[in-house]
Amino acid sequence: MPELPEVETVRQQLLPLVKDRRITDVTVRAAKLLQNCDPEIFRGILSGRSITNIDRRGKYLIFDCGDAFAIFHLGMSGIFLNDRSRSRHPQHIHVDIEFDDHSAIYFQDVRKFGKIWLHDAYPQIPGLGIDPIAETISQAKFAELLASTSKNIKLFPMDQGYIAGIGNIYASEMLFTARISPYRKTDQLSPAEVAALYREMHAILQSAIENYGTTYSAYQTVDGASGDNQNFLKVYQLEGQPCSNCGSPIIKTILGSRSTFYCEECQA
DNA sequence: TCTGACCTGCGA
DNA sequence: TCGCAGGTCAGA
Repeated sequence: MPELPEVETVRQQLLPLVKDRRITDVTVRAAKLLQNCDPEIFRGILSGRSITNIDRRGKYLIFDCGDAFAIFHLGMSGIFLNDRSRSRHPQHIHVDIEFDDHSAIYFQDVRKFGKIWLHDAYPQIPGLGIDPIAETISQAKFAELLASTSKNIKLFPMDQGYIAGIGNIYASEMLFTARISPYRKTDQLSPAEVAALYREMHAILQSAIENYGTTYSAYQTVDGASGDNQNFLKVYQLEGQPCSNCGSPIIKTILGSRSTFYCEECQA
């Protein structure tokens, strides 16, 4: 759900709303979201501070308050809204952050899989691989990562320890446009296939960011709108529909306990 | 390396 | 009423 393009869209939309605004109050109604402090400490540390920047690493958003850093992971259904009235599920708004100009942002998470941390220094998120948009990964390094393991290629980009930010939707999509079967193993790809996957990973993510992310169920942009990228998907959730390339029906299978969509004819 | 639990809305 | 959706992590 919120994968790299959705989280990056949220970051870009949220930043002008909060940058250099002073936080006057923070309310956390679901304490289980907080991983390393309780709601009162979270409120006490952030109140009075200003958000100077929002960074993103993989699917994590990092609110930079100078000498305090709030890290949000949106889980599967987390969204930020700039107006409570835009919420389809107001009972699931778990965090309010209010500012000195009387504006506010709201964190909603229906399934409560989101997580929040508070740090006093810029956080190094443990076990997080390379973010292909925020950082530069060379094709040689990408090939090296692929060769270093022998896992199923569908599961490789979803493993945040290798590539940070990709989830189930974009893993299926990039394998389709790179024409690689989801059943192939990482260390058995030809150099041409590695090059195609490297190219398509960047192209798919960049294009999804330009389309404000994919709204399939829960994801909404900060102003409550849907993303556009679901209109450009080639295989995800298109089981039985004709492949845009060859007309064969799109196949759905389960890999790593996750739905996987592909074209048997186009993906070898 | 793989599987299931967490969680809740939604559609069949 | 029940199964599915999926990001992450603990446990097998």
